[in-house]
Amino acid sequence: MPRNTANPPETITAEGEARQHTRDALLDAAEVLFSELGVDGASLRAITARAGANLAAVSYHFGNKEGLVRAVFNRRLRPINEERLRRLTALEDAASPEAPDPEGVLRAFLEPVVRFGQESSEEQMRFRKLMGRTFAEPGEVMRQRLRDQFQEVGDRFPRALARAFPGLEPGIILWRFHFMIGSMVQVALHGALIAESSGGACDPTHGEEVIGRLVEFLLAGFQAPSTGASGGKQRPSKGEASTAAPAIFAWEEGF
Amino acid sequence: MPRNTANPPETITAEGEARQHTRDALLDAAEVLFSELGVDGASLRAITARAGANLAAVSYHFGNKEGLVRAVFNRRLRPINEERLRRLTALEDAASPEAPDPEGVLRAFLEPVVRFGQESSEEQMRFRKLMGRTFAEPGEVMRQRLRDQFQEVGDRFPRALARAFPGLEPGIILWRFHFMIGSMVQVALHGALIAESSGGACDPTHGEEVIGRLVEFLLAGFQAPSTGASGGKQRPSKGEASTAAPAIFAWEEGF
DNA sequence: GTCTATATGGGGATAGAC
DNA sequence: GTCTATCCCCATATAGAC
Repeated sequence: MPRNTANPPETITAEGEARQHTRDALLDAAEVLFSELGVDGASLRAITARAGANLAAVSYHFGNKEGLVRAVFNRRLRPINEERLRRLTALEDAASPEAPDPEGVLRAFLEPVVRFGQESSEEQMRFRKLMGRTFAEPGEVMRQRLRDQFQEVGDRFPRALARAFPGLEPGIILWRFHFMIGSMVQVALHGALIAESSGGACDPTHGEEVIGRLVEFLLAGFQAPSTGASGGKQRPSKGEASTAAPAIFAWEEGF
Repeated sequence: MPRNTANPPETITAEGEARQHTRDALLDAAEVLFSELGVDGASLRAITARAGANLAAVSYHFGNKEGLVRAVFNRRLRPINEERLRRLTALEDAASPEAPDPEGVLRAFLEPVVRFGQESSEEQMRFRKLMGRTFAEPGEVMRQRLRDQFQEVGDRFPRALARAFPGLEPGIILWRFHFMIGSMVQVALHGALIAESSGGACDPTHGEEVIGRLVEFLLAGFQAPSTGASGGKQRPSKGEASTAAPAIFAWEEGF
């Protein structure tokens, strides 16, 4: 298994208080540069320079660049997806045995991303951009990140949506689930652009506004009836359950 | 102005019939590799190798890599956006002085991209991925492409949407316009993923299905009423026209 | 743990022969 | 127009001193 050659203990230097080490400085610097330049665009030299660390520190702490990428994304995505699932579970438990609240499911998916962290809105924007990049980038590394971090979310949310919006086939649910992701990512990646082109009317730095606009739009979209036939081949109609979506979200490979 | 050092005439070699030259082979190869690896990820060496051309040919025909990128995108985006505007104009003329048909406006925006080309569906998918990348990538080159090719589309469509969906503030229109782009891009970039994770129920290679699913979802979203206040600062309410959106889509810089 | 120094490779660009 | 050969820069990664 990919284990680092060494495992540095958390020694305390004489400089700061809680800042445990170079390791965190590297993660922070990498996050900023990844969000601004992309993973490929951010060189280890630029990252270590910004972190005030040495080039070789990356090798020591993360093995190689891919290890650093992995660490940067995991640090953020894990708590986000954990909160998503926690909120979804709470919703389902509260409504059981009825279907969970539709708007609640959407918010459980969107809010942990959009309202990430209580820090500056600049930091929120930056993280959303990083998040968007996870979906937008094509590389093998990114696909791996998605597979690792999204398997449970990508499985349980479509299922919950299928229960919250009965009458929609699983295929339709899946289309719309991806439309939702797309809208979210677009705001994350191009939020500043939206703000600018609106002449100040739209404020993507304001988490509540983003959420509100997204939810009112997406909720209506999900509630739309689906015209059955669309030219394509008919689904083989396997199984009998209309509430359980089968084998949704493999994330395997493909593309 | 950025003009190439030489301007090669369209000589006819003895080999093929219509294939005018290396130039087209380079464009084709670049398009494939850009869509698969990203602009940064596709090296000139890989592109020229695939095109069966020499490395120096890029320099001769396009000046440098950025010139090649510019040419690849312009070749596709120009006709697409021209068709969008042609269809929008036809819609507006037909309805005048009434507002244009809402669904028609959405289709005028979406169909020229999704149903691009009558060639193989594989080619369609590839192009959609390239298209999606245009929005997803952050680089300076991409932003320039957007600015060049989208100024008119990004200006006229939000205006038309504002007329087609009266009662929505321009700011709301702009949010939703970007949500629409996001959904479209998501399908373009991750179409194969959607197909796979649906177990065959969704078929993103089928243009009509993509269009149908998008339109039924987005139309409902646009029709949703907007809850006025959302915490954010109030818009200064400049001008008087509710049908004309002001200064929409600058594409200037920012990000 | 952190640094310097370096190995190794790949990238874009171009000069100049044909 | 096309090719070969090459320049030069920048990337990742690692060895080995401190």
